[in-house]
Amino acid sequence: MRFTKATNYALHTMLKLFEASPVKPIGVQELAEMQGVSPTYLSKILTRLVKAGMIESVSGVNGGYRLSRKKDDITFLDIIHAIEGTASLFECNFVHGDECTIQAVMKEAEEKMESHLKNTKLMDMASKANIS
Amino acid sequence: MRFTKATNYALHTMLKLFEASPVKPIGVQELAEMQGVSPTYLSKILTRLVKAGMIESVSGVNGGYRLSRKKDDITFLDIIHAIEGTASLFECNFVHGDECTIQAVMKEAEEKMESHLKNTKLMDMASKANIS
DNA sequence: TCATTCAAAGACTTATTGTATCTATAATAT
DNA sequence: ATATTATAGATACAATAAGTCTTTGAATGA
Repeated sequence: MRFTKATNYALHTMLKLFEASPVKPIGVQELAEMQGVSPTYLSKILTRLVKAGMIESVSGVNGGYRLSRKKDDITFLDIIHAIEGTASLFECNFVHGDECTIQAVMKEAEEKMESHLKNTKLMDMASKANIS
Repeated sequence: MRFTKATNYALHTMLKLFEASPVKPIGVQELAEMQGVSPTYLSKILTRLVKAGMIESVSGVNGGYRLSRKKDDITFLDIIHAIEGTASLFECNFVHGDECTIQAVMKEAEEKMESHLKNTKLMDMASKANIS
């Protein structure tokens, strides 16, 4: 159980986009090269962020990606959920009489983590950011 | 990124062992049947718990598994680490100038979850347990 | 001692997911 | 129109999850 590399790419890309001009988009080529991954693969990841409404894409010459308007509210959890999905990290398959107490504990633990990720915004990173 | 089923098996087995007699071991057959999984597979999982020092195995007739002495100190995190390993959930591969601020946030989040899992002991479950 | 009962260990499947790449298509600015 | 760029789909490969089968070896009871 580990976060996927795609999440790493997504987080770093978002941070880069946050620091960049809110007007002129950045091409996926540049974003991909920066992280040592193929443009088409990164594009596929970023498309999920587009669908989640966090960024928007611009086709054609001088196209690329830029943050959407609500940039100051984007949290780590938003990004992670867009890439990894929102399913629970732990799922008890057994049929217990009532609720599974083990699952309850696991869920609480997960919520602690999510709470921290929800309280940390992209904006909080921007000052001390260091992507290169 | 999800916890494996093996972790689910391990947690439920541990809870069952906690509730059982501290003297007479329970055979893997019974433990496996209870959870609808093959004995050899469950055995493989339990061997990791043995090596982690949480339970002990008894060979031969009337053998099986039982909790080790320090049963009251066993935490959820102990069990999970024995099965899933102790590696960080998030690893930034890039070569940043200094520390990766994104990874720092992820690590903090992970620690919140682990903290909760470390503070919850098997013992805390026993009263309200419900495994069948 | 000998057969039986049990866990341990390793080799081996099979399915699923992660991690990509390549090609073709659609959109856009010049 | 044409060059440039994102999108989508097909495909490939690797790693991990999930589990079975078989052999080995230890303990016990008769």
